[in-house]
Amino acid sequence: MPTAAPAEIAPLAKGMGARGYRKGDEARARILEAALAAFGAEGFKGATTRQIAEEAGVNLPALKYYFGGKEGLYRACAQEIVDRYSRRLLTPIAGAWTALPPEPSPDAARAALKAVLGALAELLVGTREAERWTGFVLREMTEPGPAFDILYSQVWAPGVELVAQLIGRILPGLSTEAARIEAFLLVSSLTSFSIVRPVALKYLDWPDATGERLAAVRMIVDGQVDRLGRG
Amino acid sequence: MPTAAPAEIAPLAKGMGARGYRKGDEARARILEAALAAFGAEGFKGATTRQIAEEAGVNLPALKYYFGGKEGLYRACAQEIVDRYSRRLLTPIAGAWTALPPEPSPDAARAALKAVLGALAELLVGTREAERWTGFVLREMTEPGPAFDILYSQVWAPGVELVAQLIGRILPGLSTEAARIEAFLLVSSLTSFSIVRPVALKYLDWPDATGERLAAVRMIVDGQVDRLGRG
DNA sequence: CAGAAAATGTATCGCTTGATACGCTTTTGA
DNA sequence: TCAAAAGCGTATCAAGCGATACATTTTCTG
Repeated sequence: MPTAAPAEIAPLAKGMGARGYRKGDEARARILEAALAAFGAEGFKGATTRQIAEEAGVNLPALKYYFGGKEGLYRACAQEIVDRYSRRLLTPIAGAWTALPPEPSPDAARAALKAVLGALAELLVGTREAERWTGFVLREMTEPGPAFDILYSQVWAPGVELVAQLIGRILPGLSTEAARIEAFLLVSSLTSFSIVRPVALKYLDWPDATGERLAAVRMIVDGQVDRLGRG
Repeated sequence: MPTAAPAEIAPLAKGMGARGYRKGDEARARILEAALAAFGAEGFKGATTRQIAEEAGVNLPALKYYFGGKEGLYRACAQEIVDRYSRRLLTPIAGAWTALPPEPSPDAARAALKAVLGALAELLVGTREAERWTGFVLREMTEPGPAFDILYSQVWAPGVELVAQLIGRILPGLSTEAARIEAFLLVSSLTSFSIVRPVALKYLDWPDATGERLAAVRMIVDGQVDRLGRG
């Protein structure tokens, strides 16, 4: 059987050992990048496979060839987000977390929380790098689709729960529930900045959110952390 | 010319004076309600006119008959949101605002801010009434469409700016910019609750966000207001 | 109670969508 | 070197989309 279509959906990365991709993996990466932007900006239904293919510089059947179809591509995007998020945030944060003593002092926990939220603000507010996938994640959280479980359990919940844990250390008297609400509101306010960035910039009359403007946001978030126990 | 299509897009409410609608205005209202839910949940592209028509219990051409088409219906939804928002929030709030003395004391401003945020929390967190249109508004803020200007200038900006003004009264020393950032973050955290409600409930393991659970959220928001100047 | 206007219903058009059948070209490994 | 696998391009399909031409029924007015 000469030209039979590939039995498996995609060849995946097979010979990724020695030197670079196997030629087609670069196309695969381009498709993934274009899909991430398209799905993030317009949602699953809104994004079209033709638009993604053109943006990636491939033709339409390539999407089926590499990802099995539109939904497979969507799931692959979710997995890609999990991977990037883990590398960029969770891993360093987990390091800082385990570096804390088992029962850190409130002040140590306060410093750790500032560091975590600072990194989050840096990523969500200061760079546009995260815009692609915050839109993707938010959409999935708003109306759960095929990628909800993986994004919730591996991105959303761990992130908020870490903040809640730190708040719990800062305020040992606070109930777990109250700490979680506080954490939810804190993280939500930062993600909102990324999600509705154009509106935030327009409202604040900012050209961007870098430099001293990012510093202003971080200072206010730090202030909220400072005031956490001082009620 | 007997059966000519209506020259104007829609008859609108014509004989709304004496007693009730002219029969068709009820269909118009049903379509608007269905469209609000559909656009809010799935966006402009995601929602289909057939789905809206079926949900409203009318047939497809009725949408053209009453609203001129899909985009006209979308704009009508935005206008409807502005109207409801004005009635439900802006008007009472503006009343409270003008009832304040020209230079209210920080404590008076603090109480007013608590009242405003409490009403907002009540609406966004405590009821599901707002879910329909928060989704709609957020989508429009995320990727501006035909309804952006009206929603931004008549819903978003006035709401956040009111909070910023109150914060400015509470902390006279604070810069306008800092007050606006603080207000943006404060309001964003509450809107997030409405937007990603299923996720919030799942994370907090809540069946809903009413009663004492709503009270818990309000207490935390009140605490944030209380701590505003105490840094 | 006519007759016009308003409202509803039927049928269909043109277009875009995601998908895929199928053939050609390039890369790979023995 | 040379077949087989991998990658890529062309052409096309069936389904669903928004829109609308047109017939029919209902409602209001004089």
